[in-house]
Amino acid sequence: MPRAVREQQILDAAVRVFGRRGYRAASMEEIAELAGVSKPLVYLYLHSKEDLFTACLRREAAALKAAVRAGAGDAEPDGPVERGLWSVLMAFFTHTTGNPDGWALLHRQARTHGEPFAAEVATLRAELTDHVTSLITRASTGPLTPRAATALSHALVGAAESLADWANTTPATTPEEAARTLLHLTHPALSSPLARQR
Amino acid sequence: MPRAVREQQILDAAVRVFGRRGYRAASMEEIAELAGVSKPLVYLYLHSKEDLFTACLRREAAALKAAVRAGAGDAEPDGPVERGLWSVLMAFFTHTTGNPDGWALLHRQARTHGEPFAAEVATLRAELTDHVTSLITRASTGPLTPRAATALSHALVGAAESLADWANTTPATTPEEAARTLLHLTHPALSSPLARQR
Amino acid sequence: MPRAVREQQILDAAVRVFGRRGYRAASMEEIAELAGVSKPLVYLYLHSKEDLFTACLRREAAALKAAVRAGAGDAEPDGPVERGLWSVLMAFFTHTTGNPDGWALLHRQARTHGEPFAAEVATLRAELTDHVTSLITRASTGPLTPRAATALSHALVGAAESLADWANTTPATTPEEAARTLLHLTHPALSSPLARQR
Amino acid sequence: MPRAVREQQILDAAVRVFGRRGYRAASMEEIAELAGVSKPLVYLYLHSKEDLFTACLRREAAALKAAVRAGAGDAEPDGPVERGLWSVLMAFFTHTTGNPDGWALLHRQARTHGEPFAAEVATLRAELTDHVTSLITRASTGPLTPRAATALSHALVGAAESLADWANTTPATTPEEAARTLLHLTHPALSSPLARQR
DNA sequence: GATGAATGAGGTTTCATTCAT
DNA sequence: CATGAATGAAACCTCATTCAT
Repeated sequence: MPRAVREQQILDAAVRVFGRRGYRAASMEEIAELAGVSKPLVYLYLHSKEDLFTACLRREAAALKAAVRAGAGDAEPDGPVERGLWSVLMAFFTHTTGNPDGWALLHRQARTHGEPFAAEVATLRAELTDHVTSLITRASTGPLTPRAATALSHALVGAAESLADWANTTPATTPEEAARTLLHLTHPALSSPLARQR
Repeated sequence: MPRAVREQQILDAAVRVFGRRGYRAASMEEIAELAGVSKPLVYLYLHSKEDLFTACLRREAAALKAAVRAGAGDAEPDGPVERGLWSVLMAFFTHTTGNPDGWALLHRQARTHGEPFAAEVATLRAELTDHVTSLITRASTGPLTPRAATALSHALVGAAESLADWANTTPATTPEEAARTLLHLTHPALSSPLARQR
Repeated sequence: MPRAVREQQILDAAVRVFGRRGYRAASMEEIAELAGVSKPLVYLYLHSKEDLFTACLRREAAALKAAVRAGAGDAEPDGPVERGLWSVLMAFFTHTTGNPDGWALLHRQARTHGEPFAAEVATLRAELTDHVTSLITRASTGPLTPRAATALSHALVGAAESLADWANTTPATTPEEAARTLLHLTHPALSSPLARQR
Repeated sequence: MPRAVREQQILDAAVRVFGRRGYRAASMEEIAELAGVSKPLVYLYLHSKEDLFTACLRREAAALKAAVRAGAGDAEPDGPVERGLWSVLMAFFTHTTGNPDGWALLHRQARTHGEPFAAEVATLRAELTDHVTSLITRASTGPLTPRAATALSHALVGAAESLADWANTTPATTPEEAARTLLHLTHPALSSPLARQR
């Protein structure tokens, strides 16, 4: 079996085990077993536990970004802001719902376990909040100080993350519902008199 | 030195170490050292690593709940809903800001490390979201289905958590700013036409 | 059992195993077993394989130096040079013969295995050759360039090392015989016309 | 490329790696890489790590012996003993200086690593000391008991080894200097009254 | 009540070695 | 003839946990 395929199998297993157990509690043994290969092979291809975790992180971050970008591309660029927002949110929740282990890895594990990884995922989150900051600045009907926009985007990203978790742990929850809820929260805030005041 | 005092010293140390390192990476050795006692004493008083972690969780959860309850009590019960919300948010952010290790323990560590603890903290979170659900149901100017209220409260709790993290890691951020941001997000959503539709 | 005693037991075992197997081939398991303790205890007291090896080296080097110094002290300081030399050689060979594993460690293993240790033992050997250099410079009846003295002392130290090995591996060989042989080699060289030429 | 050539390439690499790292620390991987061939080929030609090491040993021992023999052959057989000794020493030091890895392999590595190899190199050393024993017995101006001759030859071989190491690690040292030093040591000892006594 | 001494179990990592192609 | 793919075995090291004092 060619190397590239085996590598993906190993990464699949690693994302799952890391996502569920956490970095420290995950054992290379379990990952290898789940991947159906021997431990030395994991080391041959991915060098160390740290490298393996980083590789998982990068793959999942790239996948999430690609999914969101694809979602953004689906909406026509000149349409109303709300439609664009909707597409992005749907893409996000669809991806996190369909890939719960990857999402747990990015959202929960990577931020929890010390420095080698926090930076990796902080970049992703910064990209996200920056993007949201610029979105809401454009969408706001009233003036919004940069600081307030930053704070607001942190709140919104947190809300999205929480909804993603909720959708992943509550039965019969659809990406649509999560997206609708977040839109419900976002839209009026941006056009409210309160927003205009600041 | 009486036992109760020693126990609190140990819990203080444990909250700090668990909060920074995570459950697995934290060592009983380090906790005992930081608490200034010997390892066997830790075991005598708190039985096992798992028990110790659970004890930390319970203490921090109780402290957070007490702080929020006290905040809610400060506002006169018959005043406007907004004032009550403001008091609660201020109490919440003031507590998390003043006790970052405890907050990290509850928000990040407890949820990342497998089953023994997730349940413990899920209870806390459920109490919180239930409380928020009833708050927003009462505050909403339009009808709100229970399901929508639940979803919304998950989003809001996530936003609060994210803001608490943001306040803890960004210099010159005050509890007021976090509370204001969240209120900014909450208030218009509850009185907007969108909310009324549902 | 007190810590200091256990430490010596472990060092005894380690000197023996390292001396016979070499650094890499020696296993902490075997050392612990021979010392009659568990592996973790070895690590608790001596921290790592490298540290353990270094501790062995230092102990054996100190013992050898002490033995030689004591031998040198036995001869009256104003007596003939030959008597002093004889005492030192006897002390040296008596020590190496009585402590073959320690000698193997210093002479063979430490110099063979890379940088962390080579320096440690190079110091010892440098002390030795320097000492010998000054000895033969004083003892020589004719002039001796410093360079020639250095070369000569390297040859003599090598001869001593080889004789120590020979005495350790050949039955019925006494320290006296080794010392006599080396003296036989040294003495005439220092007073010969050849030496005088240089 | 014919097998014999490939084999020599592998042995070259192995001598270098074994000589520098030691038997245990050397990895078949590194040897194969340095030789520019794949690992399975190394196994196909040389069967195992142990066999490979032994093959290196034998090749280097043969080379050293051949060099010394050639040196001995250069001197006219009926000339003075000193000239013969000089030729042999020059040949020895020239070879060890020109082939430091091979020398390290024979002198340091082979003797440090346990039984399979010690015997191999002990034979070489025995041949050497026997040769030296007969040389000095013939060269001695006085009577020399066989036992004393043996002891003396061990000392001389050790001196030679030490000088070879010294020449290999000290800059600006020539084979001539090493040979001269050893001769300086040997010659007077053989004709001194002390030697005559025994 | 408190601790110095000790260990069983398990984790990451490496390496010599072998097939199937 | 040559190699990419793969592994069994064993090494170093750590940690939660327990006695005897």
